[in-house]
Formats: sequence, C-alpha cells, structure tokens
Amino acid sequence: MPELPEVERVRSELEQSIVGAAFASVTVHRRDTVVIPGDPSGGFARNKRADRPGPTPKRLKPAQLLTGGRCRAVLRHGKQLAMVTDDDRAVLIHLGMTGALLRVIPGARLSQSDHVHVTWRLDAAGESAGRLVFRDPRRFGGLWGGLSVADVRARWSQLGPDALDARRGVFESLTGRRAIKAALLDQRTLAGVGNIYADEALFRARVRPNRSADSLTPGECDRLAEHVRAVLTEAIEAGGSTLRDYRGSTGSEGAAQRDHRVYGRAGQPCVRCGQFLEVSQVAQRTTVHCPACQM
DNA sequence: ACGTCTTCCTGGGCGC
DNA sequence: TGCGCCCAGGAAGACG
Repeated sequence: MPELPEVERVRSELEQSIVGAAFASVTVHRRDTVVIPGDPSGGFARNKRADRPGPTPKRLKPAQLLTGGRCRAVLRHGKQLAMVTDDDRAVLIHLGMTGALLRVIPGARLSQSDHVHVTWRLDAAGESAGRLVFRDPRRFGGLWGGLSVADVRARWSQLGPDALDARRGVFESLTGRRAIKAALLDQRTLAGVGNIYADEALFRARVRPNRSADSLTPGECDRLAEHVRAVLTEAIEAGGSTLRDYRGSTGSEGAAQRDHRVYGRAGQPCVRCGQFLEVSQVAQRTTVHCPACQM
C-alpha cells in the first residue's frame, strides 16, 4: 500500500534504472487506467456513477505516453510520481493502493492475470533495455498522459506542500471543525500522508485523531509537523534497508511494520502508557489511538 | 460553503 | 476443504 515512503522508494529506484533510457514504444492493455486531459472518455470514469456511461474512447497517441522521448527525471510530490522526458513531456502516475512501476528483464513473460495495464519498451544506447510496466490489481491508481512538465507542476501546486516538508503553519492555518485526521488525509492540506502515517504521527504528537482541526494549540501544531516528518523519514530509511535485505513484497512490510506504534495494534497496550489502544472510525477510516495519552 | 458518505476494485483473511 | 462475506485503501463526486 504505497504511501509517501513507498512512492519515494519507487522514485529513487526508477531514477537509477530508467533515467537516460528512451521510451521506444508503449502498449496500453487497459484503456481505463489512463487519463488524457481534455479527453472526457479518459479513465476513472469508473469513479463516476454507474448510470453515466462514458463516451467512446478516443485513440490514444503513443507520444502522449512519452514514446520517442528519453527519460530525464523521475519526480515525486506527495504520493504522485512523474516521469519526464528530455523534450518536456510528462506522465503523471498515482499508484493508488496496489499500483507498482516495475522494471521487467528482457524475455520475462507477463499475463493478463498479472494486472499489467501499461507496458513501455525501453532502449538504452540504441539497444533494448527491457520493459517498464504499470501494474495495479485493484486499479485505484492510474496514469495521466499528454502532459508537459509545466502541467505537472500546475497540478502539484493544487496540493499542499510535500509532507516531508510539513511545518506547523500548515496546521495553524486550518479552519473548520472537521477532524484533524481528516485534514491530515486531505492532500490539499499536505501531500503524502495516508491512513497509516496519519495515525502514527497523531500518536507521536499526542493528539487525538478526532480533535477538531481548528482546536490545535501552537505547540500541538509544532509537534504534529515534526512527527509527520519523522514518521515518513524513518519509514523511507526502513524501506531502504528492507529492500536491501529482502526485496519484494514480504520484505517491504517487515521493517516498516515493526515500527508501527498504533496502526494495526488495536486492543494491544500502548507502547507509551500501557493503556489498551482503541479502534474507531474517523473520516471514514479505521483509526487507532491511545485514549489515555492522546489529548 | 462545508463536511460526510458512497463509489470504484480485488486479494486475502476470516467464519461457518 | 470450500465457499462466501467483508474489509483494506485514495480520491472524486454526490449528497446532506
């Protein structure tokens, strides 16, 4: 389940492996995972009401998915990724819950059951350099093609600052009575915090998840910003070491999960005070907190 | 205008 | 063992 730390890991791995390579061709296996701005038939129609059938899909141009370009950079803001070419084209990627961008070695076979929705063939120094695939079993993720780097920047400017740069001011300026956890999960407040790290940061900052967002003291805002940065930074570091040790899906859970102090620990004793952790629903999300030491 | 609820999807875990 | 239920998650749009 990629949150910011996992997305950052994907970004840094891709940076190592595809910058400098050319996108030789692209195959879209599932059209509805790709959005072309301006094309109303673009993906995510499935998010709309079932009684509103989308128009006939238009033809997707390979150039809108970087074909013919050379990868210049892989960028991240919050949980979103962008692959950028030398000629300033860009594809924006959201991994959703189960999305992955994988390098596939030459000759490897992938079937429909692998849930691969987009495949790029890569060339490096004029020779085949294998493939890059977008895989997403649950299809909460997707790609936005046909963008420029400026388009990506414009989209990202609609979001809050990257959560690694969280500062107290973000929380001090919150108005309204929704729960602080709802505000944390809102990507317009801060980009990159998901359910797991929202609970972890609130626990460490000793703030109850259902506290009204406008009720935090300056001290609490300060602690919350500090701990948002800390939980994410530690998870990035843990993810890095996990990857070296194990690789693959089981490894990615190991080290990071051991560090969770509340997430997934409902009913177990608080690591700080021993009180049993409680589970509840806040902002329609499963939430775990300590009733004794989170105020 | 603002906050909350529903919807999209599938694998896995649980209970019967 | 097997079947079916329900849950997890992010974000947009509908609804209150």
